Amino acid sequence: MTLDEEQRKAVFQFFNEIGIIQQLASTMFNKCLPDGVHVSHFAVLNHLARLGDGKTPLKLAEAFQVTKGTMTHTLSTLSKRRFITLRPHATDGRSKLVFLTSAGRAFQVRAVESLGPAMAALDGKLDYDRMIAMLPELAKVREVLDENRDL
Amino acid sequence: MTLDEEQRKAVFQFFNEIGIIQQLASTMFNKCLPDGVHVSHFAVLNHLARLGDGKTPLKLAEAFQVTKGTMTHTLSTLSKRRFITLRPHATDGRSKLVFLTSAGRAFQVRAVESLGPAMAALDGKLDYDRMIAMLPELAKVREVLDENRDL
DNA sequence: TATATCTGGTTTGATATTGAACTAATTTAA
DNA sequence: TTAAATTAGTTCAATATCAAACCAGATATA
Repeated sequence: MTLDEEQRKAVFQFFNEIGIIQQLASTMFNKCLPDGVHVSHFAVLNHLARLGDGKTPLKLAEAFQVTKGTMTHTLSTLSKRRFITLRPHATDGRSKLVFLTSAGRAFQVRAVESLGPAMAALDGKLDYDRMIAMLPELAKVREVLDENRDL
Repeated sequence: MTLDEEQRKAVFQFFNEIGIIQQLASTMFNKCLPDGVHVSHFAVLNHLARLGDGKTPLKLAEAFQVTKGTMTHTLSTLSKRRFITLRPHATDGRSKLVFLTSAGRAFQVRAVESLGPAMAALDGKLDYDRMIAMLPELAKVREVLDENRDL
């Protein structure tokens, strides 16, 4: 099966839509988030709060598909704000573990709340059920891209 | 209808998937594109080639949901590479029109070709039909976000 | 018409991200 | 056991992006 012109265009269009949605959503989130915290920083706090902290920087970089350097940067600003602390890894001298501070947890709660009004404004306009239904399909696309990252 | 906890999480997860797919896709495209041309620049060339040139910078900025300043930057690098030319707008002294040069058209063709191998490698792994089926739904999400940009 | 407002585009300063080079610690293998 | 290769994280230079301030031309209004 080789993709025809029609499909190629559709794939481009797919990634184009994805890119634009990402732009719009992150701009919206960035505007809502308090204290000039960037959505990519919030995402890390959120991840740690919801899925548990004590992860390594590398794990976080993989989870968000950013480079190690980017994660170093993100963690250092979160650290400067005292939202996280980095502790040495118990058994691996090269590695570190990321923990939320209580200020970090408090901020995450506050940040989620600050997104409330925007979310509420979209209520009734976005079809949540359809978005939820798309999740597995999107996850599949993400997995395929992830597995073929070295193209 | 107010969104419950379940839905809120799902919406976050939706945008999270979108963000990760965008990362992976643009990283892949950036690696494939020739001469260090960034995917965002290619996207503009592609747009002009497929939908016709002679657009204003502002129209392009709106099409890709980037700021005017970002589009100025993108166009100036495309211009430096002689892929486009900017001509004054016939009736509006403030405005400009963007045209592809023949080098720009040639590059666009070459760039599409250079994406071929990566696309081929994904062939059989990505479910194009499902992606195509998602297009209208993604477009709907994009439209809603677009209409509510001032939240 | 003259002034005020609006609009298209540029500029500026700050931040996010990348890829590549680098350091230090661990693991592998000779 | 020691040297080589791998791995976790940092640093660096370059680029993309944004928000906000700005300029000049166009439009509205008084």
